[in-house]
Amino acid sequence: MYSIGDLSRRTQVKVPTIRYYEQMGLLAALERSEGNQRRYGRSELERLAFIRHARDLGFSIDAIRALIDLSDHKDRPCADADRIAKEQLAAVRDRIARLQRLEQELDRMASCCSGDTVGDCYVIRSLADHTLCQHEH
Amino acid sequence: MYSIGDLSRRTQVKVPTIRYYEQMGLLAALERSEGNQRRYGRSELERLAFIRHARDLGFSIDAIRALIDLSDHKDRPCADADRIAKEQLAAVRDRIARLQRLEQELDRMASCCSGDTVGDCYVIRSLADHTLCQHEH
DNA sequence: CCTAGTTCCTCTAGCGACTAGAGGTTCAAG
DNA sequence: CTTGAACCTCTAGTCGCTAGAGGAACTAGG
Repeated sequence: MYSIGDLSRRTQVKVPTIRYYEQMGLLAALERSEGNQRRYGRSELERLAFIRHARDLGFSIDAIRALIDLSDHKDRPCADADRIAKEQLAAVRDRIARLQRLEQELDRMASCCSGDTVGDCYVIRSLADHTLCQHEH
Repeated sequence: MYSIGDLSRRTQVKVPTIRYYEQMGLLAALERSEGNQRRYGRSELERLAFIRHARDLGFSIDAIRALIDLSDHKDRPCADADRIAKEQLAAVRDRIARLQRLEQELDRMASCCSGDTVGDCYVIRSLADHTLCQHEH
């Protein structure tokens, strides 16, 4: 039996966050102590590790709820889990592509600045004037 | 003189967002019509374009406030603007690096799944078991 | 000049995924 | 048995918007 603090230490998930996940329906303490404190077993620990891992990979709470639901039904086809993972992969790739365009723009901005004062600072000028950009964003 | 709707159309910033920027102290309408509606001039239009552009590049409202403050003082050294841009560039690069690690992980996850049911689905298994990962995240 | 329809006003509340704090209770070690 | 850490619930705040209510003011056509 683990307390909420034990779970927190073992998974690196903060205590209020664990309670938040409970509220969101991802993880419930099956038992309470006599004094109403949450008590968790092995399977809750594992589930929290699963949640933590999925959050680290950028899955939303909703997506995680769906994945948990799937993992509770070991006999179902795993096409749904595949789809969720692929959607997440596509979203991540999209974010990377957009960030890389920003990176170029910012890099140019920060490195081209040769002025001494704000009046001829390239950073300020390029923010004011979109036509100095090389891409749309 | 532009109405808030004119500004919105010209900058592609939604009307409530313009009001939000006003609340945040980024952009104020200097005048109002007799019926209390916001009226903007050229310089507000330009400033909103500046804000929009900076937001597109991922600058926070706070950073933009600082940049606007700088651009209002054309005689000051532009080292501060440089610093803000470089910080933003570093943050973007960091996010890209982390997303790329996630991408690899998700890709492996989604492509390695050869099982038919959730019970042996690689997606579910690798979420449950961190040791299947190749990186820390 | 009147009316209809659009745009505008302020104010409040909601989103996602937490985080922080108040005010009080329970647990575990010494 | 006492002390101090950990726990409880509840509310409110974070960021950058977005949505909606309820009402006032514009603008174009008749």
